[in-house]
Amino acid sequence: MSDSVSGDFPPDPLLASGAFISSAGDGTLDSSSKRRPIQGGIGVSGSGESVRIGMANGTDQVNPSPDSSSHQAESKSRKRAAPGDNWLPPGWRVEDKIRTSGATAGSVDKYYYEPNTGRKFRSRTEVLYYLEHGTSKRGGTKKVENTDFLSDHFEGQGSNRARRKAKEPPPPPPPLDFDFKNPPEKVSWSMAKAGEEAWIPIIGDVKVQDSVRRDWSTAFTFITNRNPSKLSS
DNA sequence: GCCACCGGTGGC
DNA sequence: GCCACCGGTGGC
Repeated sequence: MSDSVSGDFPPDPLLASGAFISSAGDGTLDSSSKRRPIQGGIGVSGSGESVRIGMANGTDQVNPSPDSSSHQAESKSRKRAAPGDNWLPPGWRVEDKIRTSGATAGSVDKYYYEPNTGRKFRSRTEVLYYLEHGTSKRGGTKKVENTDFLSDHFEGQGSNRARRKAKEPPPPPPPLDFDFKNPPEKVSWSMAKAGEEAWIPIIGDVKVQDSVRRDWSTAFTFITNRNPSKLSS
């Protein structure tokens, strides 16, 4: 019963091994008009900051240790739960920020950035919470209403409730509009420019809209986060 | 009011 | 002792 998510999903072509969506809507491409690219407000001149991008199965950045730490990863709640960024959904950026002053200078804080909206999170916990609820935690244990992100009705995205305040006017973030039951049967991917992450999905002869592609990315992110084990093999 | 940063605590 | 997380504060 609790497997409703994985159980309801028919085999999705997007989930086939080797096929994943690279969310090109993030900061890597400056195509996005207004993305705030991490303002280096600290005194150090760009030193001590490394940014990486989470990928599902890319190269060798995942699992740096040659050992086989397949299982026995996370069972408790905190701490050594994530040795690497394996838990990070594709497209998310990780930023290691080194403290430059104070008693804890030299300490490293990790920040996570959501690919579509650029929202910032301070911990893995916050990221997971966001992926589950589609919103940031705020106010604590107060008014916990609506968790209709992808839990119940996928196609009923009629209610476009305004979350948070009104940080971003136009871009519709969490409300996912992806028909899990009727995914496109065939999608062709065309590379716009060689050497760049600009792949354009095409169904038939029609170019898929960027917003749609973004929804795919969101759907993929959600699923991979919910069923990471399914991706193992 | 919002955001970024630092301090301090709790769990391994 | 180390590491990750979260609270709170100061600055903009």
